[in-house]
Amino acid sequence: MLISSRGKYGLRVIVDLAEHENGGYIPMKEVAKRQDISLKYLEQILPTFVKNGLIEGVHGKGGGYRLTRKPEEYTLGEILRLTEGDLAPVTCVENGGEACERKGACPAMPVWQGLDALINEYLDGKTVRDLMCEE
Amino acid sequence: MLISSRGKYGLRVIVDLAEHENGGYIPMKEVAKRQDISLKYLEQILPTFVKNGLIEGVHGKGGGYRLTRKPEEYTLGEILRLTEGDLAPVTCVENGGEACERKGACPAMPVWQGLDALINEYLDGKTVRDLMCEE
DNA sequence: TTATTTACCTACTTAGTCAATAGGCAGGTG
DNA sequence: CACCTGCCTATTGACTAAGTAGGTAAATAA
Repeated sequence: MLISSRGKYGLRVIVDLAEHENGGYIPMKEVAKRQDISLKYLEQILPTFVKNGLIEGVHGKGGGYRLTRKPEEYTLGEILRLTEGDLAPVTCVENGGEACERKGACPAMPVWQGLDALINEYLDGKTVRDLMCEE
Repeated sequence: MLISSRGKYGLRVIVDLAEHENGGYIPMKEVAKRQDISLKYLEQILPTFVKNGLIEGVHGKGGGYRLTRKPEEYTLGEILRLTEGDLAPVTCVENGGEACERKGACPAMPVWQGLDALINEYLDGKTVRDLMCEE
C-alpha cells in the first residue's frame, strides 16, 4: 500500500484544521473527537508537521494547533510525503534510486521512474482546499 | 510500497522467458539462476501465472514454462495485479471501495479513485516488450 | 503561586505482512 | 523404473503498521 492510515489521518487533521479555522488555536482533543481518531496516535503524527512549518502549536490552556498558510497552499503530495516518508511505488526509486544495486542494468528502471513522477505530480496538483466541504 | 519484490520478480521471470524464447519449454531452474532469484520463491509465484493463462508449464524431463502470447501482448499492469493482488494505492479503493466505511462522506475518495486509475492506466500502457533488451 | 490544560517525547505491545526456506507430492519423459 | 520438473503447503525470521501508555515541558487561568 502506497498510502497508509498514518497518511490519511494526517490529511484529515489538516483538512479539519482548515475547516474549523477561527483565528485561534484548535486543541487536538477536539479534532480527534470529530474525526474519531485516537488522540494518542495523532500526537505522534503532528510533530512532523510542526517541524516542517505546516502548522504551529502552542501549549497550555487555550492552546492547540493552527495552520500557517491558506488551504490552497498545501498540496496533498507535500503532506503525504511527510507522513509516509516517501511516495516511491517501488524500493528501486527510493531516494532517487540510490540504494538499487541493479540500477545500471535494470530495464524496468525508466518505468518505475515514470510511475514515481506520475504519482507525485498528481498529488502535487491537489490541495487541501480540494478536500474541504463548501461552507 | 505499492509494488513488492514478489511483483518485480514475477515481471523479471516473464521478461526472461520472452528473451529466451526458443519454441520449447524453459525450466525454472535456469531462470532462477540467470536472474539470481531463489528457485523456491519463484515456484511460489508462478502458479498464479499458469492459472490465469499467462504461461503454461509442463512437468517432467524437458519440461518447464513457456509464454502463451507475444511479449507485446502482456501489459505490466496485468502481471503486477496478479502478483500483488491489487494495485490500489490506498485501502479505500481496494475492490472498488467496497470495504470503505466512509466512502459516502469522504471528500478524498475522488482523489484516491483518480490516483488508482492513473496508476493502472500507466502500467496498462507498458508491455513486456518494452522491458526486453534489443537483440 | 498553584492547578490545569495542552503540546510533546519515548517506549511498548500487538497483529500482520514480506521474503525466503523447506519438504514432499504429482505429473510426465527417457 | 528412475529421474526431472512443476506444484502445493507449512514454517521461519525480520520488519512494519497501528495503536496504547506514561510521563515531561510549557503556557495560561485562577
